Amino acid sequence: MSEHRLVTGGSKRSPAQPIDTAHIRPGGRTARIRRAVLQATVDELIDSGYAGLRVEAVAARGGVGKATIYRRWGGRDRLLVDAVEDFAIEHAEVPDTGSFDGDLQLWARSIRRMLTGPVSGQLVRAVFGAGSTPEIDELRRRFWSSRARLVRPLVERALSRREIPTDTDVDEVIRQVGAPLYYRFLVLAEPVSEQAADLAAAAAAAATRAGVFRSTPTAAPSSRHSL
Amino acid sequence: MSEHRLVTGGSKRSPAQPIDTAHIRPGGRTARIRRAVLQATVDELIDSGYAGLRVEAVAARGGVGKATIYRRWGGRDRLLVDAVEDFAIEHAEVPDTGSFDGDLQLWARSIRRMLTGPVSGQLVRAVFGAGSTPEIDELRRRFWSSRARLVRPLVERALSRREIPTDTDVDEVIRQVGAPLYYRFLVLAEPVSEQAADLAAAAAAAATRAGVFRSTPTAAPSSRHSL
Amino acid sequence: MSEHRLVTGGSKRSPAQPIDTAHIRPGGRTARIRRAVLQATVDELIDSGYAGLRVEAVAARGGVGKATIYRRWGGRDRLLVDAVEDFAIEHAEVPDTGSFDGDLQLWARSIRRMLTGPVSGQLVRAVFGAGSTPEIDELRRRFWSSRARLVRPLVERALSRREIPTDTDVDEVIRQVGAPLYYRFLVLAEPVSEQAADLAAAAAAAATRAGVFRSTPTAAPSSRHSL
Amino acid sequence: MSEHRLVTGGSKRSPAQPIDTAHIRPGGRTARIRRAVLQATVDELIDSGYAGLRVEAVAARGGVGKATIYRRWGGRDRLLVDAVEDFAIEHAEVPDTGSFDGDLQLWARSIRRMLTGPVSGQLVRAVFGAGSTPEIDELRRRFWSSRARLVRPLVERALSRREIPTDTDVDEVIRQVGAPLYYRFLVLAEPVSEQAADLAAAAAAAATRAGVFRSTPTAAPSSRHSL
DNA sequence: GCTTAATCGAGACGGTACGTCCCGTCTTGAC
DNA sequence: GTCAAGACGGGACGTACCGTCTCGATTAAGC
Repeated sequence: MSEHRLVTGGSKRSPAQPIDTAHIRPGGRTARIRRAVLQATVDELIDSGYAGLRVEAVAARGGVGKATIYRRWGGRDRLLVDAVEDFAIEHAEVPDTGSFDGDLQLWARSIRRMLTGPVSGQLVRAVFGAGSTPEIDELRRRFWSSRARLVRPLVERALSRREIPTDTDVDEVIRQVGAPLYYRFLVLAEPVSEQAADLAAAAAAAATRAGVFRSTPTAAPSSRHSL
Repeated sequence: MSEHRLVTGGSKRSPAQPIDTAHIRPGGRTARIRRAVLQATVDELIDSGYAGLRVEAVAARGGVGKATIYRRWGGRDRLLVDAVEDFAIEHAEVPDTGSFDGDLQLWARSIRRMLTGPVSGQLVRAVFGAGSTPEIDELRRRFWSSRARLVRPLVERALSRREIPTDTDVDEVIRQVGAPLYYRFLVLAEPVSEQAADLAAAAAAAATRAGVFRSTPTAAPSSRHSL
Repeated sequence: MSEHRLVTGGSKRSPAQPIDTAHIRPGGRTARIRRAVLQATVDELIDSGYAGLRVEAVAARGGVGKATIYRRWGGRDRLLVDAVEDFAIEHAEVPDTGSFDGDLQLWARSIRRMLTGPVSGQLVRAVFGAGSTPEIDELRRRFWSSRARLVRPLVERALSRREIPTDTDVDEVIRQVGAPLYYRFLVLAEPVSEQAADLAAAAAAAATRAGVFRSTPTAAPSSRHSL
Repeated sequence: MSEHRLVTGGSKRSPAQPIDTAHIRPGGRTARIRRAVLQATVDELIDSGYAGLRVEAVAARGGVGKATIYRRWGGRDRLLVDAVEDFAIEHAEVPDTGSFDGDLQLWARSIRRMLTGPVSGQLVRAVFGAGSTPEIDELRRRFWSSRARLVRPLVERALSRREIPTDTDVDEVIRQVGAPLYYRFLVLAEPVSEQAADLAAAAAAAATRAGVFRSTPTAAPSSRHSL
């Protein structure tokens, strides 16, 4: 039977020093182990999915003792966090087609590629299906803001080209592109087609042009019609 | 929220008995146990959260044998989904304000209430954080389509009032309203404010009016600008 | 995995009226059900062994509701008791060769046949491996004394033929024949060969002739040598 | 019981570790856990009897995880057998009175003490009522042969003293002493009195002297009379 | 290069929850 | 009114992993 393990709060160890390895033992072993374990984590995610991810399996695949993982990461969640963050760092593509709509569309398609990719899809599910620890939530916010930072120039170019209202809330536009795609993936459990990506981009563009995301609170257009 | 009717889902429990409903004992016991267990599930979720939900605890709280739960639901995931489906059906409110924008806005706010409610928030997280079994995915789709069925009239009224393009894809509009809210809740791990709900409604309305969700494939307006 | 069920004390029903079926319901159904269930019990014992005997399987095999068995026998142990007693009634053969040694030998061989027979072996194991309820112990005594009653004439003939000491304790001789065979079967878990049977008979005969089983307490021959 | 030496088995635990003893941690933990669990098993047997013995209770009483018991013993039956073997070895007393009859009598009485003791009686019932797995049967044989090894010198001394026929089958004599006592205990469910023990010893001695257990097949005395 | 303490792999451990199995009771509808 | 069919509450089972711990064997820091 499937997943009967749950995300347990965390461990009793001191919080999260997996990052700075400098002042303890600068030897290359530390780094080598880190790489091996993170790679093993990703591989295991692909093979077994999030629900089937076992610390023991990661340890075995990484040629590492189980205790080492608990010593360095402190638990399954923190390991996942680190693996995903590590993975996501280099997998973002920011388009620049010259037009707002074109950029949004390409960006939406790149999100779609991430969700449908075998590796990254599992990773996404891992991160966003992992319950709601404060720690995990923090990771989620960090994950999003690091990606938002990448795309923001895309919207800012449109602003400077006067394609969209001057006081558009940049982040809100970005959110609007990803939302329907993640929604399809996580909530609807429907395949995320390229049409869906294009639609998401088009809807975001239309709403932006309509001024829905203007940050000045005065006269939000949608309010005209509301109660 | 001045004057408008709210259609509540009610407890007409017809969809989706988890087991073959044909040759089941018509006696009240079946139904009584079902109610007790689903209620116990919800109560346990509130007390212990998703990660702390134990089948045995649900059984005890429901005054039911553990085996009964496994016999009727087949596992934790299916139980959760059923509990949530049951819960959501009774808590769905479909607005009817007379205007498309107003209806969308109220609908968005009702979604927001569900996500931020202490009970229903846990429930939602439970369902959409439960991994990706084909079976669970099927239940997610059912969950969504049962809710979509409730809201569809809302969009159809707008169609008949000629507020939106005739060939608008109704389901796509519905999706567009929920997407940013679930996205905020599950992916961004940010609070889902009322402004966010209003924004989601406004964006969906704007995109709909712009014809983004017209089902006829000819000349999707957003494509004019794309690559 | 083997037998994780244990002999539980019994049930809360009134004690053991499975035997006399006369004054309750003389109708043929009662008797027919009794036969069917007892036969099913024996058959199940053969197929599944004592440890694998399930009331449910007996009920199914006997074409009877599980509740019927609990109503009439009150539990697994009492059912077994009844089945074995029923079975053992006709399966005893008392030899008469004319000589004490020959009679003992044949009797020992008949015991051996019972222990090695597929049906009766399982039954024996069922009865003597069933723990130590007062009820079961009572059955054991009854089982033994009913068989002892059958063989006693054998020894008495030897007495009247003056083959063995006049004051020989008849039951003790009988015990002495069966003991090594049951011992081999239950305790040593070794095959009970025909030689073993002959040996048991010979040893009992020798000890009897030596006067070991004389009931007069004076001058037990073996005590001459003891401390 | 005037003057004679008793050789007690001691706790030299060498025979029959349930798992491969070669590459085991030499640290005291293994042994400590083994002791704790076996002791807990015995204690639980005394408190709850064989039928009430729960693996979980043993684990709790031994301060040990349930899984540890399953890992090391593989199940309740094997645990029981090991506990009994362990117990019996330390409680075996091999007499040496100088005479064959006296030795047999003391040995029989020591068996009787084991069967009637509150602890050991439960243990014996546990082992010989545990069904008939090949594995359990193997352990029964081992149990017997380890005890037989202890007593064999007793018979051999009688041989060297020319008290009994030269070609006597030593093991058969040993069997003959225990058989009536176990028989009374397990099969007849009658109290095992001291007289019964003396009788068993006397019968075995008489049969041995009569040459019944001579291993040379020629002219077994009992066969003179047989068919 | 040699020592010495940190760190590692291996994996057994105490513990918790799992999902299964079967007991003996209870309910229901058919005969 | 009694039966078969079988769902039910209960509770032990044996398994699976968790995160901790102990053990020698390795390794790298500091001499």
